[in-house]
Amino acid sequence: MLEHQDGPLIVQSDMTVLLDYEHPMAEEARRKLILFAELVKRPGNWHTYKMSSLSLWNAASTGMDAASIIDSLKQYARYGLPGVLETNIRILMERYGKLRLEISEGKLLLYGEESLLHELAGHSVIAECLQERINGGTWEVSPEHRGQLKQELIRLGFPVIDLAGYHTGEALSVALRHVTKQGRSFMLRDYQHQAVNLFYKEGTIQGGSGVVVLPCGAGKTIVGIAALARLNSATLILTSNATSVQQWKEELLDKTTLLPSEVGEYTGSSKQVRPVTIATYQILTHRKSKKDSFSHMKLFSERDWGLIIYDEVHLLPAPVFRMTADIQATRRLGLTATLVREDGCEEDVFSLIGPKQFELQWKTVEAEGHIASVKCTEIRVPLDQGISELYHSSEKRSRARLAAENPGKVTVVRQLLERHQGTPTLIIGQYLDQLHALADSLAVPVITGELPQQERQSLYEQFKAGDVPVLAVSKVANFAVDLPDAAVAIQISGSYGSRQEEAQRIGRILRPKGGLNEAWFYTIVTDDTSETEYAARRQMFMLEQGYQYELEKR
DNA sequence: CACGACGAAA
DNA sequence: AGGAGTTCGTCGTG
Repeated sequence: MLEHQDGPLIVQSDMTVLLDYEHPMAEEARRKLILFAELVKRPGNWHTYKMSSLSLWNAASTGMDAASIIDSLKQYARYGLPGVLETNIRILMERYGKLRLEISEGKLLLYGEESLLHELAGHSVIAECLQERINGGTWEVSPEHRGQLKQELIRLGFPVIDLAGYHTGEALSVALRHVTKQGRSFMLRDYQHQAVNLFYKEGTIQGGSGVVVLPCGAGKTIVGIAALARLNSATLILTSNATSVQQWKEELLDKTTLLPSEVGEYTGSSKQVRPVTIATYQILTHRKSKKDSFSHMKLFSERDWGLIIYDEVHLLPAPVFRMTADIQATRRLGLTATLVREDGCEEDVFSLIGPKQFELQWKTVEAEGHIASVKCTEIRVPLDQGISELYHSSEKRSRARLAAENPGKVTVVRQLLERHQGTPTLIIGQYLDQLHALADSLAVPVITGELPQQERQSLYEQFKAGDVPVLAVSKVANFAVDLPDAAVAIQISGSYGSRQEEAQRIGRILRPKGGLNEAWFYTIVTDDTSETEYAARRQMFMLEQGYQYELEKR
């Protein structure tokens, strides 16, 4: 492999990699890097990536090996690789595949090297899951502990390849339509087809559980529906909110041969359990009080599901993980646009739902024209003298709010609205006071949680029709699936350092536009305050996806 | 019974 | 660490 003395990467022994973003080869290096490392910091033009056991195992699960990772690093490393790092990568990558779960003669067996198994069995949590030592390299596992075992082993640093297979579940005859109910012709896109194939892994026992990562608007629902049609079995679909439940149902009826009587909604208002059932995470985790049990979890066993689809798997709540640990013999498909969680439960997604099976970079979908190309800009606004003094004399928590609600942001918003006059624009903010004040001074309607659904709908309609060109929205924008698409989004404040929120808000303007297929995202941040740090953290996921934020100062 | 309002939960 | 939002279930009203 060719080595460049002046490459864009500085590779350090603590598993971090610095990427010089100004370097001419930065882009191609980044494309390689994101396959096995995660962006953690971005001070100036140096982006800090970090390899973790999880980022390496996700890479391993999609077929990479230690050699190809080391080659990629060597190819772009400015000063070569520290020897200890090479060894670390090899050790971690070799761990993927050292332990296997398989079924033999009706018994669930854990295979591995004798010394390793001996050591692991010494941990009480592991011992609990193991039944009997068959021989040095084989232990019998109690089937009900299949999930817990995988979860505990990954915590100890040893991922398990689960080849124990799945039960088929109740049969259900379903096919994709070539012409939808609405009369449009319908075909899976290449990447959707590929995603289903990689999830299912025809002819092997390895497929059948894992996560598919596709950007907003790239048709995750279609991937789920195609998986369902491939498996032809009763399916439970879990998703984040009621609107999304309806959308799944509409898509299922529109694009498959399923009959309305075969698709059920399991929500607060209706509790249908049908061959295909769609439920919210909320109802599964709902309890009257803290000491009650999760009575709706019985939905998992109410029917013989052959497939469970976890939509928005990055939002999956902890109690559902616990249930999922118990149903490891059921096929599981996780869908998400951002596999980052803000609660650090990525390991549980990996061990209980499954490893990442397919990921499409946002920029790839953009290049194919399926989503708009977004120009991101961070605009720094100074804090007025008076407020600045107040800021410096305040407690840390009131500071964040002072910076976020900087009245100087209004002028910038006004300028941006002029710049993009005639283009549908969303103004998105975190604080109701701020939104109302801004909307008043700009004479723009506001949508917050207080506004009744009917009035929201009516504003959405007017926005779609172009009668209302600018709409101010609160955090409802994070959840509302039916919020119309826009071409410009102006973020005036957001919740701390949430990478997901940033991605979601940008997702609002991704739907393909005619013509140049362009969209604009502006994030307005108060200069010289902690808000700049939060803004930087928020941008991490988008930067990882290859987006760049231009910086404007006022 | 259909609905809207309200409090609790995560 | 905190603000805002959603959902579920219950209870009251027409």
